[in-house]
Amino acid sequence: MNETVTKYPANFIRNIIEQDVAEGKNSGQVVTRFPPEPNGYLHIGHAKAICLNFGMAQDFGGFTYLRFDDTNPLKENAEYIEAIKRDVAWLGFKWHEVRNASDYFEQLHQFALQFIDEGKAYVDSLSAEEIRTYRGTLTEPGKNSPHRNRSVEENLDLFRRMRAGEFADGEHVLRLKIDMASPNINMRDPVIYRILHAEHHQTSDAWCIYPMYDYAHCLSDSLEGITHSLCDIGFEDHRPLYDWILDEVAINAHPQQIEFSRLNLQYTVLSKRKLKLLVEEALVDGWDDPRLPTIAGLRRRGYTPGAIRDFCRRIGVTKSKNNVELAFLENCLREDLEGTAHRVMGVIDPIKVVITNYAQGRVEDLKVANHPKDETLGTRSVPFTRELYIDRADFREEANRKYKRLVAGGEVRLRNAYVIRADEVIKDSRGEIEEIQCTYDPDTLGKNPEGRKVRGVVHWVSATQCHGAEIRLYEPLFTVDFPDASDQDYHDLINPNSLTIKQGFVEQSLESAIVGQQLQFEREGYFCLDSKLSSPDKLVFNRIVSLRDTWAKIESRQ
RNA sequence: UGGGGUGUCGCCAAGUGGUAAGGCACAAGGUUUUGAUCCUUGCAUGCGCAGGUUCGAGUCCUGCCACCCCAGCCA
Repeated sequence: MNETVTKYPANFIRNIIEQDVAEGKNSGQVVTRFPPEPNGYLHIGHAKAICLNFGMAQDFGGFTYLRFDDTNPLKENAEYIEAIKRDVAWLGFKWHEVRNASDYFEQLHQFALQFIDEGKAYVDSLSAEEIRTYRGTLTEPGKNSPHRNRSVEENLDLFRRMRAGEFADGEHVLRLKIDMASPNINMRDPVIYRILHAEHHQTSDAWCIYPMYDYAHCLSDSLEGITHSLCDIGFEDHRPLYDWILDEVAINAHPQQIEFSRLNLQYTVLSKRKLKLLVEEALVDGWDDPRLPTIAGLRRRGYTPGAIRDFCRRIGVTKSKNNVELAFLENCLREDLEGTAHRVMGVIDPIKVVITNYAQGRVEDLKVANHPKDETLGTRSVPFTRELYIDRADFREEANRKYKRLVAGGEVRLRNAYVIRADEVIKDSRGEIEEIQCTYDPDTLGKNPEGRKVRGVVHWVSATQCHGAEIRLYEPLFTVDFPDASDQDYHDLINPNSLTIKQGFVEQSLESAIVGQQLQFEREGYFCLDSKLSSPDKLVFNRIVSLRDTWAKIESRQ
């Protein structure tokens, strides 16, 4: 076989870059940037952009800048910068350098002067409302501002005074002189500088005029020698402006802007604004709530960087709108964890089992494999005692043949241990099962009983040699697959069962569990210690994702 | 109704004129001390619709239709 089969689809951006490199464009160099605005936390939608930008540069031997698009001091905050750096690094990417759009304020200002000088920019003194009116509508052309033909001298003077702080916010703006009748609204004399008497987290009070995105972004790209400027499809009709600015200004590098569609993922929201609201309204436990699609939330939930990267590459890169199923993400996670996560046992909804023919006080240390297929992951010791816990769902007083667990009078295999038989069920006054009395077959450790077949396997934990643990089970934060597409207020779409807290028991070895380690609780799912809530005194586990559950599917059909 | 986009299996997505990849999901079977994993098999006579060009069209042409984005001194 000479064809390379990968699980990753080809994508049009890679094709473009590949061709550019082959043709020796930009001397065969590939330089990209990831340009977040420090006004919120990164989410999995950003992860897609991060993987693309860093991934392309990596694959073609180039590099990537992490650039903070900090042109609006009113909305930005230095705290977000640290969080963003942490998230990008955690995802496994190394930036060439950190840059800020604010690093270029001086140069951007020089370019503005040049635009004015050449009669391509003017100071407008219309109010924001007037500018909106003059801009026209989607179907009607705009009108020229009465200030459009101010002399170069007057513009220069006004702009100098804007910068000097002689005017209040909103009194004047600097606009590019393009075409008020353009069918593309972005070309109708876009504002490129506004007055903002605001402290900037990087430049402090050095400036009271700030450049707008459309102006700062293309020039920053060019100044950094970016070859391919990959962005959200929402900027598609900004591209003519991006190109106009770089064509008009005396600058040699003209990066190519290429747009791709943003990720939409089922049962969550991927807009910074809505995520911020969820956090601010305390509907979740901060930006790193395990139910959130933020990188910080996914990390705390237990997702691995590798699984997220795999997901981002597998979903592909196109310009078409997409609605990615949650199952797809979960599959990437399970696939990653299957081979690496150590297996342990934990009982989430405990019910007591007493082995009546097992001596009181006896403790057997069972040697148990940490992984069913990978011996190199080693073994551990699990104590077996007279009193145990199994999960409530693993016992029924009566059941049909399809139920392969413990049934009154029947047998079941205790995972990694003996076969037991349920002899008697003891209930409390309300009829709730209090304990199940069983007998074990001492001749079934590591081998099947003779003459009969035991069909089920059930996980367990010693009731006397274990740790209590809080176990947090998660469901999607929203009840509908695409809350953004709903007419209803998203507050009404929040899933009341998104978090369920259980008090269970985990095997003794988990006292040495560490934050950041993913474990499989056999037959239950993948879990990890909660980095925020767990402590040596009180173990708190998050369920990252459940195991695939064919039985639940069969059962729900009946 | 101006401009810019997008339409290939339930979802994602290859395909760049030569006779519809792959993944997820789903279904059926096998292995199994996790109803997990793993393995096998099935799953688009059709690519928004209608015409046309061609020996041949998802790919080219024409005309429709549907959906998305744009009127911040936000990014």
